[in-house]
Amino acid sequence: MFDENTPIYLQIMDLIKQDVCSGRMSMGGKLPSVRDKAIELQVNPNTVQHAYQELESEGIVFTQRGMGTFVTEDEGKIDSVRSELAERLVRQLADGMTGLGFQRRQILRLIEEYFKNASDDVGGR
Amino acid sequence: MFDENTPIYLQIMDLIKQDVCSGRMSMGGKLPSVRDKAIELQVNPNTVQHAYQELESEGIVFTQRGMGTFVTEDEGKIDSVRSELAERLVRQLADGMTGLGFQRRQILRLIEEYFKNASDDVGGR
DNA sequence: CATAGTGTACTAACTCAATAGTACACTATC
DNA sequence: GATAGTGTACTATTGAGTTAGTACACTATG
Repeated sequence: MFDENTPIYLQIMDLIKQDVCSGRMSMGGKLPSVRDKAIELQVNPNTVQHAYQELESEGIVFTQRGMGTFVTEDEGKIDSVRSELAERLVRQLADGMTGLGFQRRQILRLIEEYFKNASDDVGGR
Repeated sequence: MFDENTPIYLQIMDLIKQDVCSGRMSMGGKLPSVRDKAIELQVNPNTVQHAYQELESEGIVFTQRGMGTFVTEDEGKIDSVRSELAERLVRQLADGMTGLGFQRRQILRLIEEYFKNASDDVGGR
């Protein structure tokens, strides 16, 4: 389930950021409890707590003792998180592919191909 | 220099794979000694050795005791490594961006923009 | 008030990555 | 033969991440 070469708590943070940025988790919405999320992800509660705490220190969620953890209502914050993650993904791809010796046209073509195959798998257009 | 959230030896492996796949390091060519590479990367020799050993177990390099470590001369091997790395990069981008809620057109546009800005930085066309 | 669900704190143990330092075996070259 | 450069092996230490288990404080609800 998780990439074994990067800390799990960081991967959990990314998953939640994706849920927030994509709208799958709404602004002000309640996150699963630390214990429930741990069961869902097959992981130790402490690891989830670590992720939640880091997310709070980044201002993406906030907690109310005894009640739970909630998604921030600061839309600007969410926008900036989305930009950061997208930036990182694009940079990783561009730098990595360039390092491998691919040309820009090839890179774009490979991505289009990937999408094409992905839609076949799902039965899309 | 290195991403602090993934093992350094894995990142060194990727750097060398890129050098091999891009042709910056030629087939059969000699890699820097463990000690020299450690100095170049500002890292402990043991860490470089770890990377070299893993690369050898993957068949990307081979060693001759007392002489050094050399790039494989198996071109098919190099081709498959290039494919694996490219696959991984494209999948990471596509899955990550999709998870963030981006549409395919947006993704391709963002990459083109990134390249455009990159060429501005280098003064390219 | 009692209870259940929540975040939070703490200790302990284990593994892996990385560093430091030393030493040995092999090869090529002078 | 001596030397320098190479891979290799080994021990020891440090730190981070993860798990396990327990316990406490707060909130809402009955």
